[in-house]
Amino acid sequence: MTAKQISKSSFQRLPIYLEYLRALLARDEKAAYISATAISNALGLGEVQVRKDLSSISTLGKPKIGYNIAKLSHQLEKFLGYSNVNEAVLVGAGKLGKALLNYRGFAQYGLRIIAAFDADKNSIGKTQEGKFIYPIADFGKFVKKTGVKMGIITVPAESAQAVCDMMIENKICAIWNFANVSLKSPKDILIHSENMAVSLAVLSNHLSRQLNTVNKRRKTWTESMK
Amino acid sequence: MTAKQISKSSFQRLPIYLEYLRALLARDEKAAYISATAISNALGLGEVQVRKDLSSISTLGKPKIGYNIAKLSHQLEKFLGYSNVNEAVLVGAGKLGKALLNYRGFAQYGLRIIAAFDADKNSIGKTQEGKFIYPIADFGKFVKKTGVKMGIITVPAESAQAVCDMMIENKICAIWNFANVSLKSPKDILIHSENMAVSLAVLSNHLSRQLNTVNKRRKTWTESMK
DNA sequence: GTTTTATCGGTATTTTTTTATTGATAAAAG
DNA sequence: CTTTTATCAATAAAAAAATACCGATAAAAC
Repeated sequence: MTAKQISKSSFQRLPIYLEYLRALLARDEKAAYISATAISNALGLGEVQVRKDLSSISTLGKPKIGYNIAKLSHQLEKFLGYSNVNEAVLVGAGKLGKALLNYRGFAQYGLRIIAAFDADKNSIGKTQEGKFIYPIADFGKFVKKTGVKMGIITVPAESAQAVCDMMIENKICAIWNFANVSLKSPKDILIHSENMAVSLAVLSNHLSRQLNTVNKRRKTWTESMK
Repeated sequence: MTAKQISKSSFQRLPIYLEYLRALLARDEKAAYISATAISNALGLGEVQVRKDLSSISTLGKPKIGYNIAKLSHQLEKFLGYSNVNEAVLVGAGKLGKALLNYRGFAQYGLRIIAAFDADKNSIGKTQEGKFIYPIADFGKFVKKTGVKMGIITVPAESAQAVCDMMIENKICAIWNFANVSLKSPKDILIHSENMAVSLAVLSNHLSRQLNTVNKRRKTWTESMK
């Protein structure tokens, strides 16, 4: 049961496959199987790439048939860790924090945000669709009692590192960071930062190139970016 | 002024450098210069990597001194296309749509969301901090008049492709997609999809590995992921 | 003024990732 | 029952990205 070595980039495509398979199941088009070819067409990826990605977590693929959709979904879920519910706590109940707190879609990834914390007294105690917002001072106590391992940071950049440190002190070991800073941490703690700036850069650059430099050169980076 | 060929992954680090430099300027620690070494330490990247990335968009680097922070920021902004304000329209004024619509932080990337559109009559006409939400039927007219080139999709997955098609029909050429589907489009249209699932997968997997398989093997993918 | 030190930027090397090629296999068609 | 077809998985080749190495240079130390 030794999992094949899977590359970072390959790993990051797995949730995309899963999402697609789930959509298929939801539509219930009674087809039980799907080929790597079909997946690659639907998602705009290379056929071989899809097959290689899938072969590293599954052995369901059969020539002329493809993969059993339901089974493959399960394998993906299991591999990605969606099967066991991940509970998380969130710090920073501002606009974004509240939006995440109330977002129901996380359930499908096995994530449940069980509580939020905020420094602002006005936010505290209020319920957002059944979720409680506690004063930040209670963080340690709460985490100790519940044993939560995942933390979500939605505070302004200035306070993000402090919150991060606090989380680590309290044995949180995976952090999802929405603040606009790179956080420092020991390397056994996984920090994953959401980065709007990167996305925006891709779009902005595309636009400004398209508008300004109307094909001065042959192969611009934009083209090379698939 | 022929820009060096810049790789996709290198490009995606540029906004991160810019963010860091801006933070430095904001703190105003009177240091006018910074070395690639210092940047790499702060961001946890390879020293050579930083230097290589920067050298492809700048010639400011001087031995023993480093880069002029302010000038380098400008070069980055210019290259990334933040200098010219990018106007955008948003379709789908649900929770996420409204959150983005009201987010002031976009200004620093040169993005301005000038209007939103929604199919739901109840949302229409309402102002959100000065922004208007129009009926979706007015989309074409609005875009033609203003000449906007960037579209943001924050509708549910089911309607995302339809919205995407509508945008393309109306000459939108860069699309920022927050819906959970991969959109099909001609390849001169840039579609950049935000993907929560990928982020969550990274975190979930880390957690479930950490909890379940307490070092069965030497080199897991988790370690290999930096 | 010479030596040392920090740092840059180019070239070379290694590693990682993607893409192409090929043989095997299971079902369908003849 | 043989041939064709769609597909998988393994290996090989190509491309892209990360890293290591090295000479050059500008400032600081001696």
